[in-house]
Amino acid sequence: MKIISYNVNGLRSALSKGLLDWLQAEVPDVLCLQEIKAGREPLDVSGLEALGYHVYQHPAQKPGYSGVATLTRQLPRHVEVGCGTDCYDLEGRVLRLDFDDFSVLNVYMPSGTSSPERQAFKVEWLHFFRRYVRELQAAGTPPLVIAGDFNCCQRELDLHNPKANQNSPGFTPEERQWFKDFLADGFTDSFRHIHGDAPGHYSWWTYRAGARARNVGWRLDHLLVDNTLQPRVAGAGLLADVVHSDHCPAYVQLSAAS
Amino acid sequence: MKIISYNVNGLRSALSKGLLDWLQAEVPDVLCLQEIKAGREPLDVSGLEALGYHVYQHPAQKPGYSGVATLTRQLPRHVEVGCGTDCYDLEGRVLRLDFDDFSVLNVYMPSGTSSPERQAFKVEWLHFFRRYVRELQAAGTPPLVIAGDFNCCQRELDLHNPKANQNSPGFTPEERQWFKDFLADGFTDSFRHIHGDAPGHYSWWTYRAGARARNVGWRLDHLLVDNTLQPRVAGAGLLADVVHSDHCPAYVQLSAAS
DNA sequence: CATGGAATG
DNA sequence: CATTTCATG
Repeated sequence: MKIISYNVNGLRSALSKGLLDWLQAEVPDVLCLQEIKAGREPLDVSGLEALGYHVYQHPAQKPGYSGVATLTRQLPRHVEVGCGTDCYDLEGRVLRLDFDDFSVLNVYMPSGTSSPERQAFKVEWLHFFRRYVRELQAAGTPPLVIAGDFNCCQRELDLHNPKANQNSPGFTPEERQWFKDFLADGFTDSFRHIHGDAPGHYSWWTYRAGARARNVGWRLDHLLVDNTLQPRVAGAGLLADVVHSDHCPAYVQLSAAS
Repeated sequence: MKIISYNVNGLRSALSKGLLDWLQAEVPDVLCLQEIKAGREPLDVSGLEALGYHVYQHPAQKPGYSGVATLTRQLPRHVEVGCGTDCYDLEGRVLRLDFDDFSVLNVYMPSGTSSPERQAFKVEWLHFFRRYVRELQAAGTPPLVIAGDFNCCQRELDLHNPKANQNSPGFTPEERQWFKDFLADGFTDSFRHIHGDAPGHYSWWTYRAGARARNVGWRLDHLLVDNTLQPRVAGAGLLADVVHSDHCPAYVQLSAAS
C-alpha cells in the first residue's frame, strides 16, 4: 500500500510535463495532490481515470488558486470534502478518504510568505487543524495518514539553511513548536521513522537561482501516520528526481494490516 | 529612403523572435513600431541602437499596453511626442519625427473590438486625428508620411471577408467614409498607388483558426503620404513573410527630393 | 491565439 | 522563477 503526497504546482502544468507517464510507472495506491490550481471549468481528469484511479477534488473558490485532489485505486468507503469551516474550505485545502483500516487526510496548508496577514492566517490554521484532527479521532475516524504540503518543518536538518531562516515563514519558533506538539498528540513522521537524522533530504526548492540543482531546499511535504499505524510503516522517502513541480513527491509504504 | 510601419504586438516578444536579424537585413531608414507594450521599466532598446538607430518612444501610461516607438538612422530635426490631448497621449499613440523635406507621423489608432465604448472612443479619435493633421499642415509641418496601424480599412478588397464584416469595427460605413474623407484631404495610400486594385494583400491576421496560413486577413497598416510627396513614391508593399507578430510590416520607398 | 501584467507561491 | 487568470487585441 503506497501513499504519495505531491504538490504539483498546477495539475495542468504537471500533466503537460508527463505526470501520467510517471504515475503509470509508479503506481501508488493513493495519490494526494496539492495546488491543483483548477480554473473556472472543472479540470480534465480523464487521463488520470484512464489509469484506473477514482479522482476526488476539492478546488478553491478562486480560479487558478490552491486546491487539492486525491486519487485512489480502491474505492473509499467515505469521502469528506473540506473541513466544515468556510474560511478554509473556500481555499480548497482538505480532502479525506476513509478506507477500512485507515483514512487518508490530504491537506494543503497555507503559505505565509506573501504577507504577515497570511502568516497570521496560517498560524490560526495550524491551531485549528490540530483541534480538527483531535475531533476526527474522537468521532471514530479510522487511524489517520495525514499526507500533504505542510508549508512548515520542525528540525534544523529539515532545511538547507536553518540559521538564516529562524524567523522565515515555515520555520518560525511558533511553527516548529506546533509541529512538535502535533506529533506529540500521537503521530509519526514516516520519513524520520525510516531515515532517522539523515540530512539533506528536501521536498521543495525555490525555482530561483538554481536552488534545486544545488539542493538548497526545505522538507515541507510530509506523511504523518497515527502511531497505531507505525508498525505498518515499511518504507518512506522523497522522490527528488521527479520534476513536474517545484516540489517533489513524498511517499509512505504501509504493509498489510495484521 | 525606406520607411516601414510595423505593429509588433509587444516589442520584447518580437525581439525574442529575431526582430534584430530581420532589421539588420532590411535596413529601413525609418521604422515605426506600434504596440510596443512597454512595462513599468523602460524597454531595453540597446540592441536596436547597436544597429545604428536613434530610438524614440511614446509608451502608454498603463504597463504592457499600446505604445509606439520610431527608429531612425538619420537624426530628426525635431521630435514631437504625443498629440497634446491627454486622453490619447496616456495611451501612447502618436510620435512625430520631422526631417528636412518630410515628417514621419507614427500612429497607433485605437481598436474598437473590445467594446462598443472603445469603438465610440475610436470614432472620436478618428475625427480628432483628421483635425489634428490639418492643424499640423497649417502650422507648417513638413509634408507628412503617416505610418501606422489604422485599425481600419476603406475598400472591400482590403479584407478577406467584406460581406460578413459590413458592421465590424475597422470596416463600419462610418470608418470607411472617414478613410475616404481623410484621403480626399490630400493623402495618397502608397500601397494602392503602386499596386492598384490588387486583391488579397493584408497586413493583419487573427491568431485564431490558422487565419494567416489561409490568408484570411485585413489591410490595417498603412503608409499614407501627402499628395505633394506622391511623385517620390518609388515603391510600397507588405512584407507578409515576416512573422514576429500578428501584423506584418508595411513599407514605402521614397526617392530623393528633386 | 497571443501578449504582457497581476497575484500567488 | 513558474503557475494561473486577467485585460486587451
